[in-house]
Amino acid sequence: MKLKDDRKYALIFRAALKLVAKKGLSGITMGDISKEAGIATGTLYVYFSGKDELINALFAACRERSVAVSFKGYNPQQPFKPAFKNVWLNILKYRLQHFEEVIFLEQCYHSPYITAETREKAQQLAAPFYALIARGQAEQLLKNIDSAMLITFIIGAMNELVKQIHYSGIALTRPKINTSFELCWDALKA
Amino acid sequence: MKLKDDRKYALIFRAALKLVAKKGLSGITMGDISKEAGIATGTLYVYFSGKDELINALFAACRERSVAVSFKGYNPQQPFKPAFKNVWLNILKYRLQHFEEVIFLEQCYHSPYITAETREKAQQLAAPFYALIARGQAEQLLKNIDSAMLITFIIGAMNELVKQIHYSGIALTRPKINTSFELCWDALKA
DNA sequence: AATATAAGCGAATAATTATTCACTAAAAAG
DNA sequence: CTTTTTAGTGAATAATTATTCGCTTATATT
Repeated sequence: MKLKDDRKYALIFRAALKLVAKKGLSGITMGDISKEAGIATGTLYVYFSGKDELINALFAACRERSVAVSFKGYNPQQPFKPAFKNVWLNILKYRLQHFEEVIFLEQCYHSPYITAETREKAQQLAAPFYALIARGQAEQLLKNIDSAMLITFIIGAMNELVKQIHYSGIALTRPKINTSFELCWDALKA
Repeated sequence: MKLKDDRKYALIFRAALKLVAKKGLSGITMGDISKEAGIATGTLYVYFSGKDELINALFAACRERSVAVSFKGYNPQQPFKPAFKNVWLNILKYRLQHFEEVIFLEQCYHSPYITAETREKAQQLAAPFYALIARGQAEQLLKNIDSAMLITFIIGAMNELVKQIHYSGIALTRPKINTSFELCWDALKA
C-alpha cells in the first residue's frame, strides 16, 4: 500500500454513507464509522483532521460524482428533449443506485458541519444544469421562468420520486420511468 | 401559571425549531435549546423525559399543524382545480411562513430520534391528501398514476420551491405564485 | 394563612464521543 | 539488509453533552 490509499478513502466514505443513511447525520460517531469500515478509530485521523473535515470531504465528493455522472452521453447535437431526458435519466439512475448519497446530501443541507466554503464550491457545480435549462428556454421548448426555480422544481420532484421508489420497494419498470419523465416534462414544457 | 403551561411547550418548540433550522438536527444540544428558550436546562426535563421525547413531540406537532392548515377553506362542492389550488396555496403559504418546520421535518426524515411509532402516526395524517388526489383522478382531471407518486411529486417540488424562495430572498408576487402553481398543475393534469 | 403540590433552577454527575499518543507493523529509501 | 518514513492501532484522555437532584420559588388546596 503506497501513500494514503485511495481505496481507504473510499472505504471510509462508504462506511460513513451507509451509517448516515441508516441513522442520520446526528446519529453517527467516529467510532461507528471506523467500526463499520473495519479500521481503528485512530486511523480515521490519519486520513482526516477530524470529523468536520471527513464530512466536508464526503459532501464534496458526493456532489462532484453526482454532477459528473449527469452529463454522461450528453451530445449538444441531439435535439433538446431526448438530450434532456438523457440527463434526467442519468440523474435518476444514479440517485436510485446511490440512495445513501441522496440522504447524506439532504442531511448536510442544514448541517453546521458543512462550511460556507464547501457549500460555495458545491453551488458552482450546478453551472452545467443552468446552461442546459437556458438552452431549452432559448429553443422555446421550456417555460420562460427563472431558471433556478425550474431546476429546483426538477430536482425536488426527482428527489421525492427517488425516495418514494426506494421506500415503496416497487420495481421501476421502463413504462413507469417514462411516465415519471413525462410528468416532469409536462411541468417544464412551454 | 397552572399546570404545565401550553405556552411553555410552544416556547421550547420555537427555540428548538429555530436552532435546528440554523444548525441542523445534529448541531443542537439540550443546553442550546434551554438557553434559546430562556429557561433552565433542568426545566426541559419537567416537560419532556429527555431529548428523544422532545424531538418526537416536536415532530408530531409540526406534522399535525402542517396537515391541519392544508384543508382550511376546502369545500368539496367547489370544482376540483380551484379546490386543489386552494390546498396547494395553503401548504405553500404555511411552509413559507414556517420555514424552520420544513427544515426540521426534512432533517427528521432519516434521524434515529424519530421512533417507528411516531413515523407511523405521521404517515396516517396523509390520508386526506390521498383522498383529494383520488377525487381528481375519479374526475379524470389528474393523470392516472400511483397516487403516492403524484403526492411525492407535488410535495417534493413544493419543498424545493419553498427553499428556493426562502434562500433567494425574492419576494413572491401573485403572478409568480400562479406560474408556480401552473407548473405543478401541468405536471399532474391528465 | 398554612400546607401541599407543582414548576423552575443550575451546578454536579454520568455518559457519550472526539481526539490524542505511545507504540507496532509495514513500506520505501539508502 | 539497515534505516527512515509512513500507515495503522486502540487504550487513555479531553471535551462535550445529557441527565439528575437538592434546592428555591410559585401556584393551588385546605
